[in-house]
Amino acid sequence: MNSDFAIALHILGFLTSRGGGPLTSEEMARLYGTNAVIIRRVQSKLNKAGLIETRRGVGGGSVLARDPEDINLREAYEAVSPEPEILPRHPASCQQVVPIVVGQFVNEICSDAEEALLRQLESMTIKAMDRTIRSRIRKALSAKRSARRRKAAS
Amino acid sequence: MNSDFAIALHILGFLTSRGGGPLTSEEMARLYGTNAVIIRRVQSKLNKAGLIETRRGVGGGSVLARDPEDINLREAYEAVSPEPEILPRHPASCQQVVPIVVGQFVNEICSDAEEALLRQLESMTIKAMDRTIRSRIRKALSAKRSARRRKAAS
DNA sequence: TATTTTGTAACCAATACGGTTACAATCTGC
DNA sequence: GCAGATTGTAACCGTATTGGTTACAAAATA
Repeated sequence: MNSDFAIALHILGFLTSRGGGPLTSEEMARLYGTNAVIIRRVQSKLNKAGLIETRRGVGGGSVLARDPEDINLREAYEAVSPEPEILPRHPASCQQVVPIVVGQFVNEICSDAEEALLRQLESMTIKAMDRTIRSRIRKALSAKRSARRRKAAS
Repeated sequence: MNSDFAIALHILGFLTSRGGGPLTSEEMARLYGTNAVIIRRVQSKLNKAGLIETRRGVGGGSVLARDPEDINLREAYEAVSPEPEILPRHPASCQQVVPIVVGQFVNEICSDAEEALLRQLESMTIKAMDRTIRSRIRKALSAKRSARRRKAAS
């Protein structure tokens, strides 16, 4: 799995947290810690899939196209990877009967796994993800503060 | 997913069909249609995992270490990929809190999918796979014969 | 028109993979 | 012990994929 799915979740999460105003690719790139073009490539896919709305020019950027309660992780996944990700690579020269049949067999196992993943993703909304992430960030930050206090006390 | 899992299933399937006598990497490479070293790399992993027994020298090669009824696909999978295959690649420089937390979130989704795949694989034995593959090969060959007959008649 | 922002092409470095050659280690049989 | 067969593994090559960067056209605003 490439990192596009993770970036897509970041973008949708940023826009959910922002809750209204648009964010530019530059701003999200700073939040994520990468180049703006990396963000834009995924931004463009999410836009084409209808999950976000994007405008160019001054005051432009992206906003969520729908309520985050009405977007699930499967839609984000399929927006950035139209073809299955869980697939075996097949060697070039398999023209005999046995390898072809076994290859199809392995393909089916992978397709089943991909479908199970999609079902799992479908059951979680962006809003729910945002709640989970926020909660964990609070914990991570308070743990950091504790560590700083311990360090200052010593 | 790299092709090692598919090759592992080929090796175990070949040995099941053979049903006793050992097969060398050269023979299996011919059956699979690739170089013998490719086979040997996987052969070695299956040997270390205790799924096959391998001997060098004249009359050497590999045989199944157990009854194919007592080997399941999960064991084959874990023999060739000790670490999870379904994992997102993370960008190099993510030292901020949000990307780290979201990254862990995506990791957990992938771990869940990997575990689901393992459970699925665990439920099928090499013997059952062999039956499925044999049945499909028979179908494929009879379809081929029919095509040849149709071609000869025209 | 000038500025901002997206969209996308072109390219680079790093990584992973399948494949090949080569060779040491190990086993059998004479 | 010697010769031949077989595995085990390192080294290397070409290709494909990936994340990243630069560059620039297209589009939108003021």
